[in-house]
Amino acid sequence: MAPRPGEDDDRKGIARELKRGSLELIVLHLLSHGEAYGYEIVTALTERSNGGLEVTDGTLYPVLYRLERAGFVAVRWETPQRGVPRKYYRLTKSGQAELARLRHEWNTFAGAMASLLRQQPEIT
Amino acid sequence: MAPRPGEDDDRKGIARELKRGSLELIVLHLLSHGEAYGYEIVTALTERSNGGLEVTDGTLYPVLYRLERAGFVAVRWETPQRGVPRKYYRLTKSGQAELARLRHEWNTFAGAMASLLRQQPEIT
DNA sequence: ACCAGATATCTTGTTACGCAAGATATATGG
DNA sequence: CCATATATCTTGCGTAACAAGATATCTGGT
Repeated sequence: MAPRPGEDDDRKGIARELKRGSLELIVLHLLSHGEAYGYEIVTALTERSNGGLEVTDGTLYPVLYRLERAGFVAVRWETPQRGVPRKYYRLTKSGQAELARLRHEWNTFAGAMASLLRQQPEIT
Repeated sequence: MAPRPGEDDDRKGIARELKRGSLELIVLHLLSHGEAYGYEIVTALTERSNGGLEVTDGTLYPVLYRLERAGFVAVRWETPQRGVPRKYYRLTKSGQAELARLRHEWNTFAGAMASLLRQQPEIT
């Protein structure tokens, strides 16, 4: 994928760090409805999250590899008459369980953050 | 600080990764009401977040150092007649600005996650 | 016919950060 | 007098996001 044109790379920000640990949840969620191939996921995330959850292919492919290696997704190659071969991923049974687990962990974490940021920080 | 006794270290989970990038926000938020020292923050987080945002001292001190080095917090040593010397941290002006920025970035990210997880993942 | 660009995958190296583990020092209670 | 609580700091490990580069196929324009 071509790197985004000039746009605003001013802040390398903490967005990169925030994504840590949430990407697997994101990918598993996206696969929970049906199969998809890597490049498709990259473009879908770029378009559908308004830049909030953008991912480069150099980031996504290792994620998919990790998920496959862990048995959470299964793979199918498809080589159409015309076009580049695509590698389709789909959730496995244990992938669905993992999705539920990650979803729960995310909710716990995000809930704790929300709760903390809401209260007046009276440390003492 | 002594490492927690046996308890449940079964899942090293993704909690570690999720904390990435959010710790600075957490600390700046905790300091936004008044000053505090490191050990105090560690125990406060352990008690007040029900394990959701626990942090060890080996994690927190480098965070504080980073924040100090960036000029977001200022430091004051206090050596009471009795007791171990304490290093008190307080927000600076630019620390307040940074807090606002991080808060905004967190809201954007958490919002994008919530939005994504809410929708049916119709990739195509 | 050719070449730029889109489509599609994979790999290597860099960087940053959370954390375990260990070190140090002072006060307190049995 | 010694274990425990309080308080700080440091080193090394593992991991994951990403930039950058490589490769290959198809499409569109001139």
